[in-house]
Amino acid sequence: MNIMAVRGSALTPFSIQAILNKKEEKSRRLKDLDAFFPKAPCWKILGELEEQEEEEEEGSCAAAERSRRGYDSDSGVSEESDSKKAAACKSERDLHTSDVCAGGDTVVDGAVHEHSERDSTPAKGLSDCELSARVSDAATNADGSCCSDKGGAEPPKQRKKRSRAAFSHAQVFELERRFNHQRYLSGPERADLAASLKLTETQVKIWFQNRRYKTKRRQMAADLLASAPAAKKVAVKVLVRDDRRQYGPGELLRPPLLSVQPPCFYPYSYSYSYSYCLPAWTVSAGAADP
DNA sequence: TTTGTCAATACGTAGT
DNA sequence: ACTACGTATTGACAAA
Repeated sequence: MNIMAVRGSALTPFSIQAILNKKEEKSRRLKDLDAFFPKAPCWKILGELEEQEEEEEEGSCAAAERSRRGYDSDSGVSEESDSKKAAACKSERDLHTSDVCAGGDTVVDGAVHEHSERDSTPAKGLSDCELSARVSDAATNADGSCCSDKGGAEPPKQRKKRSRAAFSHAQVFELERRFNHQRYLSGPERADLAASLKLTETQVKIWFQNRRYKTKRRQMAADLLASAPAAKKVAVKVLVRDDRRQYGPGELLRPPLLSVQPPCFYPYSYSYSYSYCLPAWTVSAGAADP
């Protein structure tokens, strides 16, 4: 439920209706942004993966988990059902594999095992990292250090290679823009944003999660510097909006114009000082990462 | 039990 | 090679 939408009868930028109204506009804007930021989008690889995926049977564990991990961004299947499927598949798979192989990379793992058994040539249409993952997985399987033993003494915790999606500039731009408005997204908001950005809800969720943590870390570091005994004059970034100063770094934790604003959406009773509904702002001169 | 959070960390990638 | 950054994973915790 969108609290912002509930609180006021007025149409907020993130009310359901507003979201619905803006959905098409967002898609158009995203295309425009991609024109400006022609970084190779991650879904190029995903598309190739999906092509390959179509050759495989639908509803497989691998497909479900791939979807959970963002390889099935255009799928109409809800993430919840997929994650449940994936979880079920995982538990089923865990009967056959060690915990070392559990976790986010299990899809690739599953694919690795299937392909390494079925195929003698590397699968085409895979990114370098996935190919390397397959190669390394094959190697680890060869020496028996992973996924080989059922029960008994497990090898020391060994992480596996994973693929790392690189979000396009347009996607990051939209995520940042949204983050500047809201630091917490409700389920529907997240789903909408994910759909408009062609990401999975999980990716959006994790992005916001990491973004909040990053902001907090930087703020703490800034506070640490500010409270250093040997205070010296340094140039500071000042947040501005509409060409007017709003607040500087020292005021960031309690921006006066926001102090009465509760978190846009936060389902729990946490009260973190940085969970404000920030208005759109930009950083002056050199702005860098907010 | 499920789902979401923070916090820490692992790991891939790009820049130097 | 080293470093910084971004994304993913993991674990503990809380709420529904």
